[in-house]
Order: sequence, then C-alpha cells, then structure tokens
Amino acid sequence: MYTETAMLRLGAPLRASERAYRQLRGEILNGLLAPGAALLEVEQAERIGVSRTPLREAVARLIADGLVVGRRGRGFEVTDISVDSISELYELRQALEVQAIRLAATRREPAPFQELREAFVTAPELLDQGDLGVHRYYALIDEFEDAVDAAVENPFLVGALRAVRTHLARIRRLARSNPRRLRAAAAEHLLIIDAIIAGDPSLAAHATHIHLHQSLLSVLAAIKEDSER
Amino acid sequence: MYTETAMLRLGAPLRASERAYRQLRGEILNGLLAPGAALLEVEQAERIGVSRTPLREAVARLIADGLVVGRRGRGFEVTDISVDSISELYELRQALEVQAIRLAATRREPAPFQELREAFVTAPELLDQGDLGVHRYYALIDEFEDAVDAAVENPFLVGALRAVRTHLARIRRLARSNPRRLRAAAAEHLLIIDAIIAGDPSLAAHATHIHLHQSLLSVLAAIKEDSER
DNA sequence: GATCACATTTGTGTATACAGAAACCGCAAT
DNA sequence: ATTGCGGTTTCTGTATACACAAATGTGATC
Repeated sequence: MYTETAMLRLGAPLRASERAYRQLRGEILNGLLAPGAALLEVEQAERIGVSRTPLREAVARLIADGLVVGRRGRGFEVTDISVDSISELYELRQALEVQAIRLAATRREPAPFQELREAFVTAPELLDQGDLGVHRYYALIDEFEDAVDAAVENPFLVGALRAVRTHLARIRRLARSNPRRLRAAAAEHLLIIDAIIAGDPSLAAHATHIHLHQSLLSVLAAIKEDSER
Repeated sequence: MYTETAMLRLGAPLRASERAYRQLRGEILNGLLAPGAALLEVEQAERIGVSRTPLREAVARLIADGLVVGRRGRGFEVTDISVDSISELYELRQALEVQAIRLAATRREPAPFQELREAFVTAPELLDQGDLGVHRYYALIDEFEDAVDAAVENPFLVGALRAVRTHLARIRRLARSNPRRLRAAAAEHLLIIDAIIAGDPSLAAHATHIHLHQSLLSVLAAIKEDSER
C-alpha cells in the first residue's frame, strides 16, 4: 500500500501517526478545530486519510499535551479555554519562565543575546510595518525563547515550558494583542535581555515577572473586550 | 493525562492498555525495569498478556511521561537517571513547588493544614519505629502534597508537579534517605506548614526553597556514597 | 580466507476485522 | 406528556494480518 521510496531521513518519510498528530495539533492551535468540538475516530481517520490505529496514537499524544480530552464512551473533544484556565496557565508559566530566565542569566553565553538585543532595539520600527512586521516580531520572540532554552540547558524545564507555550499559542489566537501592547512588550523583552547579558539573575527574574504580569493583564483585557462586543 | 476515573466504574475490569501502562510504569518506578533496559513490543506484549496495539498505547504514554525513550529503529528503552538529570529535575521541581506553596499559602483553608501540623509534630517519634514508621512518614508526606495540590487549585501546575513526582519516585529508590535526613526534613515541612497556616506566602516559599536545597544535597550525597562503595 | 550477494529473521508501522458497550430511537404504557 | 423498555446503530477497544525496513546469517565466488 505504501510504495514510498525508502525512508529518506530528511524528506517526507513521515509516519501516518505523525502526520495525523501534526495536522490535528495545527488545526487545534489555529482554531480550525474549535474548543469543545467533538471528534470521532472513524470520522477523523477518514478525513485525514489514515487508518484508526495511527489516529488513535495521535489522539493519545494530544491528550497528553492537554489539547484534547477523552469523553466517556463518545469519542474525544478539544479542550476549551476559560478565563480561569488562562490565569491558571499563567501561574504555571510564571514559575517556569522566571526560573528559566534566572538560569539563563547565570549560564548564558553573551554573544547570542547581544545579537538579539540589537534586533529587539529595532522592534518598534518593525511594528510600524503592518502585518509582515508583526509576523517578523513574533519570529523574534521565538528566537529569544530558543536562545533562553539553549542557555538553560535543562530538558525538564524546557520541556515543561514547551508544553505551556503550546497552550499560549491558542490563547494568543483568541486575544490578538494590539500594537501598543506589542511595543511595550518589546521594551520589556529588552530589559530582560539586558539583565541576561549583564549576568544578573535576580534582575532578569523580576523583569520577567513584570513582563508576564503585564502580558496576562493585556490578554484578559482583550478577551473581556471581545466578549463585550 | 488520562481521565480514567470517569471512564472506569469501580471494580470494572481495566482496559488492556491501562493494565499494560500501570504494570510497566510500576516496574520502571520500582526499578524492576532498570534504566537502559531495552524493551521490544512483541516481547513485552506477550509477557504482560496483551496484544501489541494496547501495548503501543501504553508505551506512548510512558514516552510522554519521560520514563521511556524510543530508540532509532530498534524498540524502546527505559530512560536512565544521571546525576546531572537529578539536578536538572530539581531545578524544575523548585520552580513548581515554590510557586505551588506560595499559592497554597494564599488560598488555603487552614483546617487541613492544622491537622497536618499535628501529625508532623509527632513525625520524629514515628521515625524511631523502624520500617513501618518510615512508611507512615512517607504517607504523611503524600497527604501534605495532596493538601497543597487541593489548596493550589490549578490543574496546570498540579499536573506539572505530578510529572516531577513521578521522576522523584525513581530517584528516591536509588538514594535511600537516612533517618537523620528524614528527621530534618520533617522539621522543614513543619516550618512550611506553619507558614501556610499563617498565610505567609513569602515565608512559605523561602522555607520550601531551603527544604529542596537540603533535599537535593542529601540525594546527591547518598548517590555519591553509594557509587563509592 | 575474505568478501559480497542474497535469503532469512526480526521488528515496527499500518490496516482491518471483530466483539462488546454505550447512545439513540421508536413504541408502548401510565 | 412522560417514562420505561427493547432493538438497532454506532463507536471504541483489542487482536491480528500484512507490508516494509533493518539486521543477521549463509553460501558462493574470488
């Protein structure tokens, strides 16, 4: 049935279960599969074009990620995002990021953060360049997170952070940040990066604390605004 | 993260995948399946008495738990525990527990912690009563953790903590604590409990920080001692 | 005796068949 | 109109068969 030429390590040797996982995960993260959406094994297997076995494996991973919950007897459904759950997620996020930043400030190689610093200085200009600029800005944040992860050198901590970021991606979708907030966030990031470069864990931790506090306020405000409209 | 409670009525026969998961997990945690042990699907499926499909589901969950890693091409193996990984785990643990304790001190209902306090006061006596006493002591710690989890009321945070505790169980096995350390730990717990009762998040957090610091030192010392013998 | 080609074995990834349980529907009885 | 009951349908959980890849063994050839 599967006459794909050899398992090319780089190309498209994705297993069916992997394809199913990525597709479902992507659809959940970008909101195509809305919270509460009920999904059935056969239905989804058919839609994605894999059989039930790999689909079940994919769903098991999504459940482990906390993106999906099994329903008694009747398939599974996409977890929903309540305002309470956002605050709860941020309580976890704060603990993890503060610790990560603290360790990064202790262990970092300054060079990559110097580069990031220069990029973040130009971030406000970036944010004047419309959608493309905003996209570039988010890419910058990703780079920053990668640099922190690399500096932390702790698979447990980085793994936990990655799980949190998965949920954050969904939250960002339903609470689009406004440009003013993004500009403020860029300044906050700059402060954090400076603290990391300076090798000052305590300053970096506190700057992160504040950044996340503001971030949560902004998200909650955006959601409240949306729901009142 | 499975919600098996909803799925399984009391006494109902466990699903094969659930049986396989619990058995393998138990065997890994108590060291029966040693770190590095190579496991093959067919072999394990036969041994446990389930077919390959549920076994694969069980293994997928173990991989998500971080207890098992897939090997390139050839089966899977139990993750090993290096000294480095213990320190790394404690870096994550510290972030989570400090946050949890902080929140618990803020949100707690004092009553259950008052009860725990009384129990912990008698802990030193317990530790003079041999193996049974030690066992009772560990049960007390579990109660404390449950009380904290309940007070925290944050599924994300509690979930992350549970994952950490899974790995701690393995570490405890290979670094048996001595009675002196346990007595000191009991005193540290008492301090934490008092801070929670007093509703003093900062004091509780710092007491936790110190407790975990001592705990890590003790674990590392015990391992060093073992490896030198 | 060494090396290469090829067959055999072993093991994973996937599809599918089958059984049992839960939800659904219609009908009857109150 | 509502509730209780049985048959039907649908869906999951499990076993198993098959395909393909990797590792291993074996024999022929030099």
